[in-house]
Amino acid sequence: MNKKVSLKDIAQKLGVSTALVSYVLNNRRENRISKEVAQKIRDAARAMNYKTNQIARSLKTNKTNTIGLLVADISNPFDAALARIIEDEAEKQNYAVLFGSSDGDARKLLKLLDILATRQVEGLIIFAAEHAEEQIGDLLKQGTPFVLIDRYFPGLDASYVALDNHEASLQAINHLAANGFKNIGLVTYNTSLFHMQERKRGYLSAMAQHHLPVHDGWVQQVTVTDTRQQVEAAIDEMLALPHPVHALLFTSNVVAIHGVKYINKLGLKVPQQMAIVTFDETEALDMFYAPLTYLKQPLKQMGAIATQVLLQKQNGNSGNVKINLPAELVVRASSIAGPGVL
Amino acid sequence: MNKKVSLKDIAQKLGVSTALVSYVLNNRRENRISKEVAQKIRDAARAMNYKTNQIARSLKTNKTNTIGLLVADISNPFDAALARIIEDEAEKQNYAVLFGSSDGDARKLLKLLDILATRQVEGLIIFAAEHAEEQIGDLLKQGTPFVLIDRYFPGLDASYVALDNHEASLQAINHLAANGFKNIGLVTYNTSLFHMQERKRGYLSAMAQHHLPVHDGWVQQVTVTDTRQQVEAAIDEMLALPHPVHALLFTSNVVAIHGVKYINKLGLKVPQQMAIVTFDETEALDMFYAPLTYLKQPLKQMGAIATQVLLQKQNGNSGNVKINLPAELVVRASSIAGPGVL
DNA sequence: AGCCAATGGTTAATCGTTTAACCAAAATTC
DNA sequence: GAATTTTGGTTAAACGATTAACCATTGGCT
Repeated sequence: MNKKVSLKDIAQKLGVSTALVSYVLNNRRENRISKEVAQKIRDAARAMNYKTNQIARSLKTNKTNTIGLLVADISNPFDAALARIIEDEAEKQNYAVLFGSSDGDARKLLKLLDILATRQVEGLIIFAAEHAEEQIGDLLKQGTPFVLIDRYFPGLDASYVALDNHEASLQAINHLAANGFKNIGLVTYNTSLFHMQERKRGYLSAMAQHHLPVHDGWVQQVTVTDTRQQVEAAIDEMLALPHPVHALLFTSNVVAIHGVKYINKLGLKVPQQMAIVTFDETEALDMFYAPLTYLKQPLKQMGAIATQVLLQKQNGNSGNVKINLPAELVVRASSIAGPGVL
Repeated sequence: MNKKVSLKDIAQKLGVSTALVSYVLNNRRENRISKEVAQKIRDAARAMNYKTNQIARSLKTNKTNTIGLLVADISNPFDAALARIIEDEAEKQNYAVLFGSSDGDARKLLKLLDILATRQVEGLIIFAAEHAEEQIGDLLKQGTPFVLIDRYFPGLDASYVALDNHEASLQAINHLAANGFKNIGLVTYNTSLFHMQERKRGYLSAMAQHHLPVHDGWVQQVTVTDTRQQVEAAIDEMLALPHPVHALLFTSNVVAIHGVKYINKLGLKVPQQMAIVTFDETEALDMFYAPLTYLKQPLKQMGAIATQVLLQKQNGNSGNVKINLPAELVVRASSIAGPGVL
């Protein structure tokens, strides 16, 4: 890279002080600088292709205009979509984004936090709070500004923007109930993560509200490591029950994909023999004959709000912001037939 | 964020000079520093939770250990996958990644280049060279180190890592020909972009090599803006020809998605009535009954090599590197039946 | 004892920008 | 016309880390 042009270079060429050049290029003290000199400086800066050295400026002003984005894996479409939204939102406020993928690994997350701290990012957006309650707690103690997205910990007094998971399950069950389904099962992960618990809680309270029973075996929990097999076993079990299930709520797209593939393999017609609603979008099932009804995360809103909240924190605006946004129920073919056909 | 701890803070607490602290924490001049003092410094640094201020270090050393990644849209799965690979590769060499999405817009790209230059990134990886030959030419003049991925310009003497597009088309046609297909059409974009031209050129020379005719109407070009309609029209036309087509090569996944959906709508059996090979993976068609045979970009290799090439450039290792990697033909159901069934 | 080298540090300049404080000359006020 | 204000700048310190150059002791050797 060719030697960069500095303020000093411009100042020397024009025979003025660097201070003056700085003032002009930053539009400061405009009333104290003659129009002609100011113009000369601007012209020279352009001619010499001057670019602010943000590093030097940051050192002096203690502002890097950079935020850090931590995701589980940027190659995951959800994470990437969020990254894009945050990028755009940050750019509006003249911020750049440094990102890192933690792979849901606490050690990696710690390392990333270190790298970002070292580079003096002014705040963090964290979409990777999987098993990192401790690390996040440390951030809180250190006073690092950050906003969690999607996942959060009820025990930590931190800012977050997330889905109203409880309400989302209600929406799903309301919809199924309204379409006449009564035997509704749930397939979820056997995790203690708060948002998954909320989804289950929402299912249970919705069923109660509709005075629908939840028979033994209607709530199935699968592991992350052996999802496919366990989803298949879960479905087998739910079909073999004395009160077999006619509709299913899946709490994640991964679960849904395995579920639908298996239901398809069993030759069950969707939605006539099995109605389906799932959390999250699933592009992988785009060509499925009965497009899935799903609970859409307002990712765009979440990203935008999180970025705005974070950038406001810098401006002294402290106090934690906790937001639970409603999901959007996107109704498609997988859940609209009534049970009459059964 | 709480006040950060600086070298000076450690030095003062211990009653030594900042220089000494710096030497110790960077493991410099180890033979000239007593074990005890070194240990004291290290302990204090840990106890005080000292973190290098990379900004200050960068200013002094003129190394930011940061590279820029320019993609068309980070929310695009391809771009995101690449981002992840580059992130990992950069991290190995202790580099961080600043990214930006240009949306294939030259103006945006220019702005991003500016933002990144301002932040003193040491080099760029560009996966967004869509309509930006001019901007890229400028980079070259300025001496900014960069590596292009996937797209490049034959007229520009710049480093790149790309697919051997010509050869990839050969692979596809060879495969189809070996399976007995003769009436093979091509659906591509009507763009002058080099890689697309190469794909077309590859198709044509492969057909010639196999002594297969390419009848009028067998090469169809569609626009980016109206892809779907034009793909459908193209397929209609190719089926209505006096020499109708029995196999298709799509030059991008977007084209393939529209194509397959339409072929499916027409009720044509794949591959019995229409064999298909496409460039790029297409997760959206994962549930299609005849999984598509596709030409897989060695994205992982491309990203890793590009990053390595770029980081070597910093070490004075100049000279442009131009690499065309072979595609991997992933054979699946959409192209393996012979034409006997026709 | 006298000289030199090794040991274990310190000093101070520097990177490029920002910004409070200062200053000289010109213009205004009474 | 002396005092004050305004105008249009300049000076210099600072941000935090790095690093070449320097310095004071101590120890070894003849």
